[in-house]
Amino acid sequence: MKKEFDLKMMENKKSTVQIENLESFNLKQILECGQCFRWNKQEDCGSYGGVVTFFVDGKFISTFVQAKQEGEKLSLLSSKEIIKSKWENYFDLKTDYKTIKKNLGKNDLKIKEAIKAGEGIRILNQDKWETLVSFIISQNNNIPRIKGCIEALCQKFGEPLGHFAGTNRYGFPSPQILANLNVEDLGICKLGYRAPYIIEASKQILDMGLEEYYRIDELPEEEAFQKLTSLKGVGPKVAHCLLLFAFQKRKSFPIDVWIKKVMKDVYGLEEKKEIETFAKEKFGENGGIAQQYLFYYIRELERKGE
DNA sequence: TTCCAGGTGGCAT
DNA sequence: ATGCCACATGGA
Repeated sequence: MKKEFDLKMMENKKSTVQIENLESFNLKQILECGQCFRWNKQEDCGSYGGVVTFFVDGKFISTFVQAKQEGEKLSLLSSKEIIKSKWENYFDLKTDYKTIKKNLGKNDLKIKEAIKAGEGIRILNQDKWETLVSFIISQNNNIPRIKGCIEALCQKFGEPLGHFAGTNRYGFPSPQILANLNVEDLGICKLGYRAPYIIEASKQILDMGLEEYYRIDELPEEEAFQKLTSLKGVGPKVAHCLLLFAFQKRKSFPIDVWIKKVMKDVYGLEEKKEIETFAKEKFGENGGIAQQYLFYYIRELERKGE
């Protein structure tokens, strides 16, 4: 029958990847620690569905992917063919988190406590363009609403990928598309005052050249930071999130309201300057990873506490 | 009603 | 260089 044939075609288009011997890996913690916005827990419970963007040879590839962890095994079922090494890089599997955790906790009992709460966190290596727009949206905003805004943006302006796991899925809109919108076009996405920032930043990226933007991680960190903060809607906090989550600068220590809170509660530090100095001296090269443990820790505490 | 959320731009000192 | 403050939106 025709229907079966279509289904079969769909099956053929999917690709599966299995990754074994996971270490310091908790899918739930990784996807729910606030670093990414396009993953959601599936109805079947236990598995997660998301749309992931890869930038390959100057082009964007978006794939719907269903992920499930069983013990030390991760299964990935994606709508497009993505080779295993891409997923290994996305989930940062080449990094030795066990050693990093040991070193961070060496002379600090407090961070040890935070690490215990999120011991399976890994920093994803996310697409630089998608992360830029996502974190511009994140400013003075909360995570559920950020996710809603991004989803609306993709539904309205992203490439349709097909119907998977009960929902129509869409890729992340390209800089070309967003640069040519006006504020009214974006009204449906409820971005508020951030809408013009996104349009302006998109134009800046096109002016700079996508390839050059993607090469920012090759610059010395201070220069990279300057270049990112020159983009509209990107201040120090968003720039640090970009460096950490997309440009693989694990030293980068974003300071938001949650980090301010946890640094005050745990270490008694209130001023941003103090926090920065402390993070540099205490956590060093892996400040950003420590930051994620702290971020997750304080949010878990607040969630349970009330 | 007021406060808050992965802050920043613009303006006045 | 630093210190305010307005800025949409929706949930608590």
